[in-house]
Amino acid sequence: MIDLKSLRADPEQFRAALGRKRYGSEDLDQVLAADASVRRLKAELEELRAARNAASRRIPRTTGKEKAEVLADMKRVAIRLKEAEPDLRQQEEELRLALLRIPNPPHGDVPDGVGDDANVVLRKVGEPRRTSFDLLDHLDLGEARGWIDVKRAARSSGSRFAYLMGELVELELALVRFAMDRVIAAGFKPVVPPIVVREAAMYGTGFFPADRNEIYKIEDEDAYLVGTSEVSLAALHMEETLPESDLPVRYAGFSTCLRKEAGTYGKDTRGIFRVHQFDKVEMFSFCKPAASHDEHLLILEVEEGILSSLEIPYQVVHVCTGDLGAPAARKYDLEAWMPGQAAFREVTSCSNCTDYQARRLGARFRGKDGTALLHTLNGTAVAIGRTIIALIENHQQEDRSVRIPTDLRPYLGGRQQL
RNA sequence: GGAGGGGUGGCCGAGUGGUUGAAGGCAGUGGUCUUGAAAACCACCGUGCGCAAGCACCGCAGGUUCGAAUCCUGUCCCCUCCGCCA
Repeated sequence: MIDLKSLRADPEQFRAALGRKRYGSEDLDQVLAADASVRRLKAELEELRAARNAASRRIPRTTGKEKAEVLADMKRVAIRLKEAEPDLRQQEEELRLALLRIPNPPHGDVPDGVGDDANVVLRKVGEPRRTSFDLLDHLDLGEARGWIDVKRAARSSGSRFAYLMGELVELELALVRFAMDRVIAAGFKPVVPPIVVREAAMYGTGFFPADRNEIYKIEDEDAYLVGTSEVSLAALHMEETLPESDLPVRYAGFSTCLRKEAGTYGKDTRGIFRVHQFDKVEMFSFCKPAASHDEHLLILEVEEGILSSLEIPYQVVHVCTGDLGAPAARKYDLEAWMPGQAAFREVTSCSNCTDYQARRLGARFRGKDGTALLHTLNGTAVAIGRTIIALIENHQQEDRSVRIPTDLRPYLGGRQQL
């Protein structure tokens, strides 16, 4: 959520910034109008309440005629309050809903653009391998090795599901443990969070209302399945005020992620690149506002370290305004080279959400000069499906075995290949 | 799932429908005293909105009333017992 006071002070700045995010200004206009009318009505009601409070203090000490008069006056005040309060509630609700729709303005240095084609490559690390034989893509290789079964998954569960089997499961567990060790070393506390959350957590993180169509809901309950543990990690400190001395607070969540992938029909349909269910180790930080950019770079560094250790060629991308999503002010993606697609594709991502989620969540810290909103950041340590694709495509050998990168071998009992 | 009990400030804990934003204690901050510390004593000590006056907040949301922490309804959470269960 954006800061209403700042919006009021300088609406044009917000209009321009959100325009860069390809966001129209109708909601801004609605917020400004609703805000003005809420403030007007609120002033009137607060005056009435002040009069009532004053009378309330007097009533017990008055008697007879005077008391009757005050009671009659207050009766009228009560009637006016009773008729106006629902109006105020409704106006405040309209204001709140409009405010919740407004995305976080992008940071000034974020490249302009509509879609991911406008993202800016900051650097490339590693070289795609040249081979004397043809590389199979992850699905052909996975099926040949008995590692991936999407056909039976379609029968049991629908499209965009997969059975991961055999050594690929060992690889998943190794990747999880490997990534966990890395993030623990960077100061993140491991967490296995709930993957079911209330609606409030979805609103708090900014997934609602913007991405509601992406989220699975449990029927007849206030219960939603997270598309990333970011949601439950962020919600860990909702409505809390953390002591400044605890900051930064860093968590690494390991969880299954569930996404409806609505509106992606026909896109990335092959294999396990885009599926409804995958496991992920996710970093999440709560920090002081002044520290959030450094924290962002730290998360990026951890992500790059992991991909480097896995010996996967990648590029770092500065995500453009149109591709940021609602909560992020700045975002970097890591795109791994995927020989099967002959393209760099997103495997991890890290965002600085500034105070946008914190304001919605009510996540603050207490410093010397009182309380203030925290900044929140998130980043992928390892997203299993896509990392597996990158690993088995980049490291496959002519005999269809897969070389295990050195740094990962300790997590696979010292094996050098699968 | 069934039957009970309970949610008050950082913590513990009072609270009769009316100067209660809320007694008291602990913790914390500042001070007096002390060579220093402890103890003792004094003062301060919740959050949000607002320039301010002020308004709101006793899990949350409604309701009754001139007036609600206090009465009513719903809801969330916690505890105990029974059932079920990895």
